[in-house]
Amino acid sequence: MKQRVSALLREKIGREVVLEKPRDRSFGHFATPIAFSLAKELRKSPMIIADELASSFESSEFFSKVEAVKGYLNFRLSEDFLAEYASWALKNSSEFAKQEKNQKILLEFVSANPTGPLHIGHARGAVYGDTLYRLAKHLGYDITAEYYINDAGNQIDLLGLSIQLHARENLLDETVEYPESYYRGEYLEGLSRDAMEKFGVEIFHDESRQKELALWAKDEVMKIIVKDLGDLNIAFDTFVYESTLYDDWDRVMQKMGSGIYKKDDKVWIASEAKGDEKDRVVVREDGRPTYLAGDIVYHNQKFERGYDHFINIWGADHHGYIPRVQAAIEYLGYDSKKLEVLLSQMVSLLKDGEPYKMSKRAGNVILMSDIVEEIGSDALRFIFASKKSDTALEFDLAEFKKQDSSNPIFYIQYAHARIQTLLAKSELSYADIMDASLKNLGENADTLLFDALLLPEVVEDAFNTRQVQKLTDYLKSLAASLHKFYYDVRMIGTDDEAKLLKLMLMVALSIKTGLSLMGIQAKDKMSKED
RNA sequence: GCGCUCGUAGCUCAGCUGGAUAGAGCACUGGUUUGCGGUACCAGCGGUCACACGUUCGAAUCGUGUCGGGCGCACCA
Repeated sequence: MKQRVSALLREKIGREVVLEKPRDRSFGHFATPIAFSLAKELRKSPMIIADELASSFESSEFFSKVEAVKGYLNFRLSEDFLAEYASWALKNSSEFAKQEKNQKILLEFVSANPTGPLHIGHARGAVYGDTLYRLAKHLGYDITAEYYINDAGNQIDLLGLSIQLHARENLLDETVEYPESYYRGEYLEGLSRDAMEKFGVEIFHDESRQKELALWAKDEVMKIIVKDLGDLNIAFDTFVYESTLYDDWDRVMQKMGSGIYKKDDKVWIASEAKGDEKDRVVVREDGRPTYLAGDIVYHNQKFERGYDHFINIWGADHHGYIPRVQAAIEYLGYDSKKLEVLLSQMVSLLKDGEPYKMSKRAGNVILMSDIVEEIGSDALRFIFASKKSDTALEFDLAEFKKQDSSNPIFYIQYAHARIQTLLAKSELSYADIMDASLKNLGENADTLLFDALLLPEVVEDAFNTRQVQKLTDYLKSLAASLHKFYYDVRMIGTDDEAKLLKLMLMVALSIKTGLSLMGIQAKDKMSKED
């Protein structure tokens, strides 16, 4: 809808105009302050310009009213247009809010090390990424969700060592000494037992078999991670293993040409010249590549695979890392602007106003799976999607366990369930309802209809700005409009029953579609457990 | 110290390509609905948009500076 209004204005005025939704609905559906910016160029008062523009729209069947108020230009869409649009959407419900964008995108997210289960910080990036993925798919982008598995480097050795130590202490009752850093947590219990069964106890004492143990364990850990993500309705299209990339290192190094040089028996990348703080080591004296080397090969591989755009979601603590990767991309001969890095900030949890306790059992982190168990996947997804991802977030679990309007996911689901109840209660058939006209419903119904039809705009806006909270905000406000309408208007048994239920169908479609874009299934009934 | 980022109601947060009286939820106070579902709705309370200066017809929004919080500043991943 908005696109059409914008297009009309562009045609008429000859430039891109700012379109907004007035807070006060009596001003119409859309409004623009364009006359203010034109005032200076045209040397005329904004009021006069707005008046002239308004009268030039008089003949359009698209609008029922275009008026100039204090320099603003306000548009009211015609009833015919809204009614037709809604009828189309209901008949083609799977197409609603969809588009056909022609762009190939690679979205990399989560990419947590395969050394332990996901914690709450990972969950935020995971939800953010998956929501963007769903939005992009709906908009018709050719998008691939990818997980980069860091299965090379120190952390893998540390995983092997951690299992050995855990097993010796807990399975074999030995006294062991832990190094400064090692992995801990309940998952080691299962890994130790399985390892004992598979390899026998000798492997826990043999330092030379640490690697073997670790390589087996990281696959086991990945199974846990994939399952945890599955519980959040998150799935990946592709997995890339860091360990498989290094064969390509020599070729990639050559490809970077002058971006790479040797000094002090090490290999460096001249990233400072490309905006980084300083040059970075990519191969150490002993010939082992650094983490950055892996990322360079990986990004080269990404670009060689041929995408139009790349999105990475990283933890905010990696923000300093961006310039060096961009530098590498440029030395490789690609446009670093094609790589977009989105940051996902810290999360801190409260429970009934108190800081959520990290459990020793979990290894002093808050496990994602614990939170999912506590409040459910839907609530967790909703919380993380509803806040800007790049600012720190603090939230209270208690709020999401309540069964009333203070819990936004309950509130929205309840709106959807209410509509389903109405439909079940009505004697009218689906065909009767679909045949009804959505016209002459009155002011309140028109407003609700308009709100329900805004979903396509919201979906596109949320994806383009990478701000998925626009979708959750929209659903909250649509649910609020529905609840208010439900309170004000009796529908069953009235003359307008068919019309009103058609309106309800439209609202339900928007809610259901919106929720599904967040990986949440709309409910037809509220059950006490949820 | 340098870089990034944030500072909006008692709390958690929207709003930030400059635009109509600064919004939501929670909390608090009062009212309406007892049924189409456990509910939900309405109203009130509450703000020097951290502070200062600047740009502009117009600044929460842009710029500069100050203060305060977070994160980062590895040949770790």
